[in-house]
Amino acid sequence: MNEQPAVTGSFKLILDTAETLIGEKGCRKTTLQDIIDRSGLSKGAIYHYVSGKDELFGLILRSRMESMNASFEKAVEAAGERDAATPTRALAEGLMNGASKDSVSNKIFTYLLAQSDQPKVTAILNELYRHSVELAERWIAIGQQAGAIPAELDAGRLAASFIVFSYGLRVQKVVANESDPTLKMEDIFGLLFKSLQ
Amino acid sequence: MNEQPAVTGSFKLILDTAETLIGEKGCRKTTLQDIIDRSGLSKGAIYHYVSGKDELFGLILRSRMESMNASFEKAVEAAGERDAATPTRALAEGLMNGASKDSVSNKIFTYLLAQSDQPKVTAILNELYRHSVELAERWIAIGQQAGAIPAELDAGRLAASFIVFSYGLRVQKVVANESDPTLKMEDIFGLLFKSLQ
Amino acid sequence: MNEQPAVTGSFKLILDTAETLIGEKGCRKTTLQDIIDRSGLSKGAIYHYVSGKDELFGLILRSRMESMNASFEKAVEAAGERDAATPTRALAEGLMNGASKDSVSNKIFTYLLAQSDQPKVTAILNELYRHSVELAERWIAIGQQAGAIPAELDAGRLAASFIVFSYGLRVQKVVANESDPTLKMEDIFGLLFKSLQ
Amino acid sequence: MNEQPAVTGSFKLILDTAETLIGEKGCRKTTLQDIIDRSGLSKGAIYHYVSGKDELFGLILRSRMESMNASFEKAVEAAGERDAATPTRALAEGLMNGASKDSVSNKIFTYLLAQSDQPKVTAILNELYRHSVELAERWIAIGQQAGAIPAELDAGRLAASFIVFSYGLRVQKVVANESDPTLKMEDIFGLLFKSLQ
DNA sequence: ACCAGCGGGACACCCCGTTATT
DNA sequence: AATAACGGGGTGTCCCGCTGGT
Repeated sequence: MNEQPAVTGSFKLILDTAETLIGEKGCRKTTLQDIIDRSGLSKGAIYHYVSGKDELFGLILRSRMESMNASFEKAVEAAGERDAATPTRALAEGLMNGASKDSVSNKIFTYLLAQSDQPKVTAILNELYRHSVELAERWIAIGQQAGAIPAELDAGRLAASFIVFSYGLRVQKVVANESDPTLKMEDIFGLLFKSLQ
Repeated sequence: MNEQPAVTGSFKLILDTAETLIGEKGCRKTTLQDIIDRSGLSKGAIYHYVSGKDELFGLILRSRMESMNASFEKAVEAAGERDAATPTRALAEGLMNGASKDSVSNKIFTYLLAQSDQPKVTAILNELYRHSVELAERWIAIGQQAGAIPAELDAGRLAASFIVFSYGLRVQKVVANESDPTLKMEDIFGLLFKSLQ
Repeated sequence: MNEQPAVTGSFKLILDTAETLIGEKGCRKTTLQDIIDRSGLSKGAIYHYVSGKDELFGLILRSRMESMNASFEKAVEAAGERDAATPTRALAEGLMNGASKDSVSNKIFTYLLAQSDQPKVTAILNELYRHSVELAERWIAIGQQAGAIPAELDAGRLAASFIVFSYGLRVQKVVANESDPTLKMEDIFGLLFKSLQ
Repeated sequence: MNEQPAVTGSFKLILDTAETLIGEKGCRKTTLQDIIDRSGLSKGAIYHYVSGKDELFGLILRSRMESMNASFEKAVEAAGERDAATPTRALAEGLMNGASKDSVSNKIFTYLLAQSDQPKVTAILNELYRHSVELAERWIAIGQQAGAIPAELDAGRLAASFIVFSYGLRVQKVVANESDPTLKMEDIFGLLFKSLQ
């Protein structure tokens, strides 16, 4: 059932090393040489598994998204039947978490954004985007069944709006410095909720 | 009345050349050598005016923002008294335009985003962010005076929300491919309009 | 009577700024831009007074040598009649002082040494060399008159030997690290004295 | 038995090309581009073997020192038993040869001296210094065994003095022009011989 | 399949010196 | 006397392709 090849051995070492390094010094400053030095592997080994830096980073982002989604989904389902407001809240919280400034995911995301002229990167980003929208749609559907979200709304459009907002927040975390007044959870909630009525 | 120094001569040539090249091949692929070849200037000349590629691109982005703002303001003011809905519509249109996928502004924006680990770039982005928010506040104020936007709303928070949303749209334009169902003008207009009531 | 032009105003500012910077970061790392930034002058101003970085550094070295010599000479003359051994001791001490590792003079000296393929630099160094040998000869002559140095020795050859030694010490200060056992004053004294008998 | 890795192929080509070029145009004027053009290799190849110009030059200097030492040692040993004065003469001749103005070694030496603010260069020079002193000690020991040098002298101090003197001669070769009266072989020989008694 | 190292070339940035101008 | 504009060369870093070994 596993469509992804098992990630083990040297390959996993490469991925983990790169992830650690990105957390330490950012995508740009993480060079292949750094990964080589830290992992003890050679350049040839890396290029045996991935086609280049972009793909390597893309793979890390994808695996992070997947594990993030898995835990999210679990949380939403677990709370689903008991509390009608929870899905919406989980949605909003997920939005904020994903936007965390220092997160490795966000670093990779912004990095790949800048490489989107390369078709390979575009494909990765696109897949990620579609995945996110699908997920949001399922969340919204759960919310609608639970009565927390008006059933007459178009789940697809709403999901797209959510994702757009989450991207916006990611970016804002990067471009706004700490002293700037940041958007509060209530602001987003309010905007979304009003627009939903 | 102009607080910015006049941009003329070689400096303007550098800026314009870079802008054209970015439009043709993107930020990454636009090298200093390209700018040198196309403009006929030398490496020294470029570094006399800007401190590096990042600053150069940042300056282009800023000037584009400013000219966009100027035309906006004019449009909004011209329509202000006659039609209450127009400022909101202008806002929505501006959001869409700024997010246009191939626009040079968007390319530069995503490029700089990926370099935000460098303090210099962070400073540029931060200034740009603050500028944008200020600008949005002024638009909203105009809208409030014209009666199109409820006066009791907090212009600051609203402006921040708009900007976040516009960032999100920018990103979405990059990560979603053409076949994906994108947000329509009506969606944004609706979102804004409803959220303003 | 002053054969050197008075060094005042902007010129002196340039010289002093450069000297300070060399003390702080060394010759190589002291760029013209640093001097420009710190002094507030422009590149043109610097090139109005000196023909380039090398000449600038050469001029600083020369002026430092001159002031060093002046104070030396005074000390030697003052002590000349009273104590027969003093001139020789002053000579040896001067040797050691001139070789002080962090001294700006030594930094400039080694810097210019590396540029000696340029005729202009060679001329500066050569003048400096001749000046040093002359000075040493006069010291030795004083020492011979005072009876501290055997009168039958060739003052010229002896002076050359002294200078060679002082150069060697300068170099040694640079290439030997602190933990290495350094030459003691007595060693040099001993070598020179034995060779003089 | 060789503790140093064998220097062959491209690496040797780089070293030899650089050495030739230094002989032709000096250290400063020998650019990486020159080495690239002459050797037919690329920048990447060069930086694969050495970490930069300084290390490259340092390696050349070291290898020259080593081959110089080898031939020296042979000469000293060969003459050791027959002639008591020969080791001293060999020492003096070595001093003069090493100080030869146009020698590649001297060019590199003065070049590195000027870069001694960089720790990497300091390390190279320091190692070279220690190496030289050790060598001189061994020469002196041989001389003492052969009876040419009084056995009661401290070989360490004497060696340091010799090295300092040889540095001084190197510098003098650079700073004194040809018309200046230079130290003659007899002067040096005399100085050494007298100081040894 | 997995790994290692050599080598190529593009690129950004820095820095010195010259020229036009006032 | 002093400035700003400009030219161009040099270094080091980086990503990646290629060949050969295990």
